[in-house]
Order: sequence, then structure tokens, then C-alpha cells
Amino acid sequence: MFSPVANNVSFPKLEEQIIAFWNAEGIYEKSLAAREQCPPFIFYEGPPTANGLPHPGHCLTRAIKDLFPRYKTMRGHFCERKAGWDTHGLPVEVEVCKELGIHSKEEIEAYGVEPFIRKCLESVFRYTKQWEGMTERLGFWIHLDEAYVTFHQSYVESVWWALKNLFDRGLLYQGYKIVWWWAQGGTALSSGEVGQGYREVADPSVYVRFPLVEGSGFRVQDLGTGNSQSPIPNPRSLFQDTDLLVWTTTPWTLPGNQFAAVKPDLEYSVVEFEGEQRKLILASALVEAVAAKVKKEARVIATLPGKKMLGLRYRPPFDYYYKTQGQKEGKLKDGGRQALAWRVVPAEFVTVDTGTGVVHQAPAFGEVDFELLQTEQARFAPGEGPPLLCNVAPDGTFTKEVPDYHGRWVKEADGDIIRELRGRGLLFHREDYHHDYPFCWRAEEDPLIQYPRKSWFIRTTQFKEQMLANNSRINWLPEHIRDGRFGNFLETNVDWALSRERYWGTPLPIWVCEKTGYAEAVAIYDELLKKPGVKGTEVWQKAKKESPELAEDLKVHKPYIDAITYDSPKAAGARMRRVPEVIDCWFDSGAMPFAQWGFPGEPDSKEKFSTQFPADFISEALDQTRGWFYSLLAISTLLFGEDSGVRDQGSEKSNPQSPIPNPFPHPYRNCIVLGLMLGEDGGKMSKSKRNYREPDEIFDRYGADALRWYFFSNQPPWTSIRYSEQAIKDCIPEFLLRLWNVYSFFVIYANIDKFDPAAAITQPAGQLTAEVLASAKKYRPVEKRAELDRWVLSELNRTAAAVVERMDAYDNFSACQRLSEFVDALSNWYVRRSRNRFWSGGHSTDKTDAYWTLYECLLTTCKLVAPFVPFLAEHLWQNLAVAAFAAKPEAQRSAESVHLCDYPCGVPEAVDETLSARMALVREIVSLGRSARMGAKLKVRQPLGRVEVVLADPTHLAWLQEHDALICDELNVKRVEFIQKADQYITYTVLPDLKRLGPRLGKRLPAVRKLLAEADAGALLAELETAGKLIFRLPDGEAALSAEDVQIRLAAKEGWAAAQGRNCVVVLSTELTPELVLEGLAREEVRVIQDRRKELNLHYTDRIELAIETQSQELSSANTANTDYICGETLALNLSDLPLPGVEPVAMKIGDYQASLYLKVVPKK
RNA sequence: GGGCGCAUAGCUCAGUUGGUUAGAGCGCGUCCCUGAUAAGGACGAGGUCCGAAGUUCGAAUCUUCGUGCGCCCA
Repeated sequence: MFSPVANNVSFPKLEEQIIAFWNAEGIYEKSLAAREQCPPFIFYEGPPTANGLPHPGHCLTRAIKDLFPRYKTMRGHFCERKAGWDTHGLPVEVEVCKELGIHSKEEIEAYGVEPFIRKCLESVFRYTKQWEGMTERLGFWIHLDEAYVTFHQSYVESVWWALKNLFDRGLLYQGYKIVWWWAQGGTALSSGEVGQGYREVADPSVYVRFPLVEGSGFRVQDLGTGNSQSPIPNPRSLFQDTDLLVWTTTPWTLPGNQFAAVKPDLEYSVVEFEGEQRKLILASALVEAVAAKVKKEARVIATLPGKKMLGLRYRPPFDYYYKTQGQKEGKLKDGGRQALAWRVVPAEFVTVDTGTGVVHQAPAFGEVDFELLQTEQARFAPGEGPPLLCNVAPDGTFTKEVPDYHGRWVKEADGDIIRELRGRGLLFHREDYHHDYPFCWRAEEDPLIQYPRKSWFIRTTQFKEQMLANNSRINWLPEHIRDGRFGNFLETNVDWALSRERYWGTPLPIWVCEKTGYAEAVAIYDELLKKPGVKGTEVWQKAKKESPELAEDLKVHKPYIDAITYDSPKAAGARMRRVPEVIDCWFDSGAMPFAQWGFPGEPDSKEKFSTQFPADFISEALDQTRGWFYSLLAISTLLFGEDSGVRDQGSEKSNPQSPIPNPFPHPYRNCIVLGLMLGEDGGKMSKSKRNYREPDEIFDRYGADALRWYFFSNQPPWTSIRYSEQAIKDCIPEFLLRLWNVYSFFVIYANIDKFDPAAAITQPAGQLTAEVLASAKKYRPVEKRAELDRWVLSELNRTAAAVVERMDAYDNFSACQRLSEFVDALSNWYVRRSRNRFWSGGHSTDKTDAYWTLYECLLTTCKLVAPFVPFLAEHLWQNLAVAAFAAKPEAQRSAESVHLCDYPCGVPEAVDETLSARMALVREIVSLGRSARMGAKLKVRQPLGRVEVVLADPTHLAWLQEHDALICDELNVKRVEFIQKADQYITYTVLPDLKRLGPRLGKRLPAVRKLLAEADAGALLAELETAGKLIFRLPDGEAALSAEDVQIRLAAKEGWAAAQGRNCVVVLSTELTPELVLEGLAREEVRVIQDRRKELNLHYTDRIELAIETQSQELSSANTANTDYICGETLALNLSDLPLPGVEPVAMKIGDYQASLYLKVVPKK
């Protein structure tokens, strides 16, 4: 017996029960244990941060992360799922600052670093409960209790190991980074913070003269003579009394000027402006615009490309550095010597959108300027290149290197600088310029400035080619990520700026000699303690003594780790002190392939790491491209690069510590890049806008399966997905409930008929595979069963094979479509067409066949949908498989959970493509028949005498003729005839097969199409039949078309109750005989009687006595003629035309006829 | 400003190497069914495939430009 199915199912309630079951029985653990010796499928969890509440977008990520591991496990892989938490980083600090009502670093210091990081630690797990709840409720199977945590000592030490490796290989270095700097607060801002603070302001926009001077770069021969368009006069006189015209919106950076940049292939003009003593050089494209600004006539006296200006020397507007360093030269790598600064240099970023096309370069105060300096430095021999000139202190005031403005806030000095330039005749023009400029997001009045900070970098640029090679082997979904967003990002790779001047993060494990600057990296805390003359450990010990509950992991964090110093090996008496920085938390998460195991310090970590690397599958949303996807790839490439690749970099750079040589790709092979989830209104999901619902509420209303199915089946995962409550809701009737109804139908009738698989199967039930079922008593081989059974089993196997094929390609969307189609076919064709078989009395073989068929379909479907909707699948399995066999001895019972089963892959031999095609044709005929009935306003309950079907293609004619009963029944007609010559109903059209003919005929195709369209289709068909081909005479020769080159279309002629489809036309006979009319009436009566049965709450099996009393001759006749039919359908023992004593009649109206209906239950014996 | 992506029915989305009549679900309309029944089903209406130009015998599909939106970066 199966447990009866409640008719008002609540999926959310049911899911809660399933969770309890899984937990009580340890089903997840069992699913792993069962696969322990199997080939691994390796999954990495990208760690979320638990200091914010989860929203539907997180559910999407976690649903996808659950789907494939579940699937692969059922397919026979061992897939461990270790959870992780990202705990470090600025967002945590920001949260704590909000809580404390502070925001600057100064305030943090005042509050105390020690209490501050303890607050950070508390904050990190604020919402862990909600995250864990969501994870479980969604059905995401993952080991939460064994999660890796990025602040744990073992994790930190693993990161340290990686950093030391890089440091020892010379890949970790200190340099400058230009950051957005909040001078008043003394801190750099992250790009996210900067992005929040943009607003439009008016800044002074100045056009400044940089007078050219003769110098080493001024080489006459470079100017050439061949330019006929604008013959260059004597270059000496050309550049005599000439200034570069330079534009800037930050006058305060002018004292820091080092170069003037031009675009080599851009055309520049030497221009005389009306009333000006000295000539000016600017981009030709901007001459007019500048002339208009200053309202002066401009006369171009020569033009030249930017590359002819390279190397020209000029005098900068301020000579603080120039007077001492202006003549300094350095040795170039290629041998020559060149002035260090104040000359014209090439730059591709120069545009003619605004300004003058000659760009002032102050490398200390602009990121692109700084890059240019680095490019310049690279041209010189080591140590010979231009230095970085920085004349602003961290507090944003000029240093004493700029004595005239010393101590003044730079932005405030703009005005005086402009006045001075005007006084010295260097200011050509000034105006206000409106643009977006970033301000501090906490102190709105403070503009940010770009400012150089010492920073630690990872030399990723050296591995660019390797990273690209690695990337090229990754299976990205969607594919365009590889060469698009991610590939482009790698192409423009810059060294990874690793350090952060913050507090809550993995400390950079580098100790520097305070005297010599000698630096070394330390990978293990205990090793640090063994250093000679180590001091400072008491800080941690004291803290621990005062608060014994303090997590041990904190000792490797600021401020405790900073206190630890030791003797310098390079200078007696000097101490080694840690650098103050922590690292970018992206490095933390990117290190997880090894750090999650605490590699190499933790016991067994090497084995865990080498067997769990690389990942077969990871998935995150699109915004992780430059985040986690990059940090994983970069770290893995640098540490574990392909052997060959490492050798290419020179042997000194190879990494002897790589535990395993790894061919690309690693550390992940397949990556689904999820689209971003938008709110209900199409905008960003936002708590304040309330354009989405909390996950818990979704679970309570619709259930996790509905949400999961919505994610998996509504669109490919990489398209951006708009949260739609309605769409989630719709998943229930469209898929979940449809499957549920089939299941419910089965259970109702199986119980009525005492269909008992447990009694019929004597071997262990196990996974109740087709083989197990086949061993049952009364189970007949599929080939002996009814066509409908063979068809549905063929569809089942076809679906399984297709789903496996799609899922192996990580295409859950198509897989879901196939599953939907099957469930629809099962419900709306198989069950509907089989209803009579289940209702029929007795226990015929046909009925038993139907049970076995439907049972197999349900069991297999259960397994097929298990990774997608694990709760519903489990519930069905528990009843169909577990409950049904519960009474048997334990060894004979079935698998405890559907999630312990093997995934069905479909048996090719069970697939009958021909049968599929034929059944599809039947369904089309039926659909057309209904359409025709509709057109003729003949309801299905009215039987008709005949239907004629005209087929375009006679291939399946014979089969269809044998299966006319099915069509008759569906369409409620007495007879179906298949006809081929049907000129009275049909017009023919002969269409060319363009796909075949296009390549062959090319330009001649339109002519052939025209001839085909104009010709008489009947004649064409006749010719095709007799000659086997059609010949068309075209102006440029003949064209011959064979039967394969054309398709024949049918169209129903007007005036018939007909409907046309792609493959056939269905014509109804609308003639109604008296018999047919009476039968129609009888069917109407049956409907009313069934209604009455329902009203009286009769059991499906209750027998009744019936009487219909009527004055209507028609109804009487209908009853007399159809007594057996009416009684059979309504389980009536008899049908009388006299009132039943003691029964209250109900009035019934059949068409225009009245009657009284008497209905009485026959007591069960 | 740059890179990447997206734009198809009222809504949410499919659309396989370019091919004849561009599909699904929901919603809407008409109706059917009433022993899966607080379900189920059929049929129908609804589209300048964002715009423009180009390539091609043929473009929703390929190319270019533009518009709008999103993400990442500046």
C-alpha cells in the first residue's frame, strides 16, 4: 500500500519534513559515503561574507552550487562540499565603524586597534544563523560545520606560505601606487567608496605655456623635410620662441610636473595667435576650439605629427626641481643618454576631446601619469631613470620643497598658483570646468586627491602569458567571458596591488630590518617565535589572560602580530619589525584551493589539497570576474603554473614548492558565470526599495523547490535574471503540481486496485531500476505492452539521455525544458489516454501493464528531477519506493533516499524514435481535430460520424490506420479515414527547400521561387510523380529540382470544418444522425450524474442506483439507447425511469430538456 | 570615457552553423472537461524581432554605426 495522497498539498510544509528526515538519517553524509571510492568531482565554494543578510541573489548562487554536485553525485562521483566564510576586509571595518559612529583611521586608532578588531570579529558572524538557515532551507548540501574561515590561524598561515613563496621568488615587491587619498582622514579609499562620492563641481581649467628650450632631445634631423603639405621651415626658427600649450584642471599639480605627453600619430600645429609674442603648439584638431575660447585669430604656420616632437625639452612652470635637476641625464638601456625629465614623451591616452592634446604629467598625482613615469623609468638603466617627485605631504599640504606654498592645502592653493602663472605670463587662458570629481563619502566637503603611497605588489604581469594560456583552457559558461570580459582583463594586466593600510585582514608577513632595510617573509607563527631575540609575544599573552575567551586565531592578527620583533641578521642590535600593512582580502579567497586545507602546515593537508585540485566546477555571479575568478587564477598560475610555462619564465623563477605539476586549466575547469539578479522593478535589488522578498518568506509561501525550479528552468543561468514573484509562483502548477497530480493519480488507483510492487518483487528492491521491476510477478516485457506504454517508456528514456547530455554540458536550462516536456507528456497524454485502463474493473493484463509502466515512469522521473527539486523528489520516493516496501525485511527494502540512487541515463534500446514521431503526429491530428470542432462550434461531447485526415507525407499512413481508435476516442468520432487525394478539401502548395537549394542555385533562387509559386501545384506534383523531377528553364540555363528539393504544403479550402497543420489537414463530417444526437445527450447526462456523485462525496468505488424521470421523449430515447454506457461510466447498477423511493430528486437540464435525477448509494457488502 | 554583455508578444523568457508560417509559459479572450476535481485541458487573439545602413538569392541570426539598459573599470 502507498500512503494516501492528501489533496491539498503544502510544498513548504512537506519540505520542512524532508529536511528533518535528511538531518535525522544523515542522508547527505550517506550520499557521500556511498561514493567514497568513486572518481571525484571537485567543487570549490566561493566564500560569502556573513556580515550582511542573504537575499534571493545569494539563493541563486547557492542553488546552482547545489545542483551540479547533487547531479554528479548521483552520476557516480565523489563530491565533497566544504563550505567557507570570507571574514576579512574593508566592508567589515566599515560596518564596525558605522556601529561605533566613527569613520577615520585616526578615530579607529583613538578607539584602539585591539578592541576594534575584536568588534570586527563579532561582526563577521552576525548573520551566520540566517545564512545557515537559508542554506539548509534551500536544500544546499554542504558541510557548514567544516567550513574554512579566512581569519583562522591555519588559513592565515596557508596564505602566508603562499606569500613567502612569492616573496622568496622575487615576485613580491614594494613600490608606489597612486590611490584616491582622503588627506584630512589620512587614508586611501577603495574604488567602491570613491564611486559613491562623485559629484559635479566646477574646477579651474587652465591653459599653460611650457616654453621649449634647446636641449639634447632637440634633434633637427628628426624633423625631416619631406612633408609637402606643410613644409617645415628651419626647425630652429620653428621652435624658437615657441611654447607647448598644456591644459590641466588641477593647477596644484603643476609644481610636480615631470613630462608633457603627446600622441605620436596625432597631428599638431604650430600656431601664431593674434597679439601673442610667442608661438604655441597644440593638437591641430583643437586649434579652432582654443581660438574660440580666447577669441583670438589663430594662424597655423606648420603642422607635424606628435612623434616629431618627442624628446623636445621645455622649462616647467615651476623650477623648484628644475633648477637643480633640469640638466640631469641618465643612461638609457640601449646605450644613449637622455634628460631625466621635462621633455615631450609619447602617450596613447592623449585625446582631442578636451584640452590641447599636450598633457601635463605629474606622476605623483595621477594614475596614468604614474604609469607613464614607470614606462619612462623602464627605458633607463637600473637606478638611472627619473625619480618620482612628490611635493605634497600625506595631509594634503605642500612640503618645503615648494617653499612658496609650503604648508598650504593644495586645493586651496589653486587660486594663488593661477595668479602667479598669470603674473609670469605663462597663463594663456583660464575658465571654469564642470566635471564629476570624487569627494570623501563620509566627509562631503573633502575632495579626494590622487596620491602616491608605498604599496606591496605581486608581479603578476610577468605571468600574463601563462594566465592567458590557463584561461584559454577554462570552460567558461557563457563562452564569451573567456575572450571577452576576463580575457581582456588579463590582457591589460597590471601588477596586483596587494597591501592595504588597514586593520582587519591577513597581516602581510614581512619583517624588515629597521637599520638596513633587509626584509624576509615568515610563513608560520611558531617559526616566528623561534627567531633569535624574539620579543613582543607578551602582548598577546596578556590579552589572552585578561579575556580567556579570545579566539586563538587572533594572535596572528593586528595588533598582536605587530608587537613581535626579533634580531636582525644583518645588523647587530637592530630589530626586525613587521611592515604595518594587511593584504587585499581577494588574496584570501583566491588562496582557498590550498588554504581551505591549511596547506602545507596542517596534517594531511598536502593529501587533501592534491586530491582536491583543480576544481571541476565553480560558480559565482558576473561581478566576480575581476574578484574571485581572477584571484583564484592568478594565485594558482603563479604558484602552481604549468611546468613548461614556469621554465619559460627562467629557471630562477620556477617554483620548486609546487606540490603537484599541474597542466592548465587550474584551479577550475568549468565556471558558470551567473547573471546578476535584479529586483522586481528591473533595478538593482535594494532593501530600501523593497523590490524583492526575503528568502525565508519565499520559502514559506512557495517552497524551495519552486524557487529552485524557477532559477534552473526559466533562463540560462548567465542571463541577468529579474526577480519575479509571479514566475516563482507559476512554477508550482506548471511543473511541481503537474508531477504531483500524476503521482496522486497513480497512488489513488494503485491503492484501489491493490497494485503492490512489494508483493510482486522478490529480490531486493534497491533502486527499483527497470531490471528490478522486470523481475516482478505479472510484469510483462515492454514490447508486449500497449503502444501507449511503449511510447511513454521510450519518451522516458529519451528524456533521461537528453537530460544527461545537457547536464554534462552544464546546461541546466535545456535539461529542465526536457524534463518539463516529459512531465507534460506523461500527464497530458499518457495518463489522460490511459485513464480508461485504470478505471476498468477487474485486473486485466493491460491494466497491470499500465501500472507497471506508470510506476516505472514515476520512479525514474523522481530520480531525474532529484538534483533540481530535491524535496519533491524525495517525498515521492519516500512513498512510491520506501513506504511501499517498508513491510519487507530490511535487506529487501528499497534505497533509503532518492539521493542515494544512480542517475538514470536512458537505455538506448528502449528508445523508439519512429514511435515518437508517430505519436507526435497523432497528437497533431487530435489538436487539429479540436481546432476544427471549435470552428464548427461542435463540442467534444457530441459524437460525430467521421473525420478525414489528409496527410502531406504518407510515411506513417499504415500505422495511423491501425491506431485510428485513439484518434476516434480523443475526437469523439465514430470513424477516421486517411485520404490522399483530397482535392475537394485541399489546395496544395509546392515550396522550395531553401536550405538545400540556396547553395546550389545562389542568385538563380528567386527566379525558381517565383516560377514555383506561379505554377499550378497539382501539375507540378503530377510531373514530379511521373518524371521524378521538375525542370525550370531560366535565362541562364535549366534548373532541375528533385522531390527532396521541395516540400508540399496543404491548406484547407474554405467551407469545411477543417484545420490545417504542418503535416496534415483534418476535416470533420458535421452531419448529425439521430443516434449521434442521442448519444450526445447521454454523455451530457453522465456529466451531470458525475457532478452529483461528487456533490454527495461518494468514493470512487461506490456503486449507485440511478433513475431519471423525464417528460422529454428525446431524453427517454437517449437513456434507452445508452443505458449500458451511462451505467458503466457512473458505476450504476441500473437505470430506471421511475422515481427511486426515499430519494430526494435533483433537477437536471440537458440542453433544452428537463429531467429529475435520483441517485442512491448501494451499501457495500 | 573604455571594456563586456543585453534589447524578440502585455509580462518573464527560448530561438540550435543565416532558410519557407519566429516559439514557450503566464496573462487575456473563447470554450472544453468534470472519477487526477479547491484540479486538468483545448483553441484563439497578440510581434515594424530597439533603430539605421551594409553583406547575402535570403538576416531576429553576420558586419558597422546609433539609441536604451546592466555590469566591470576609469
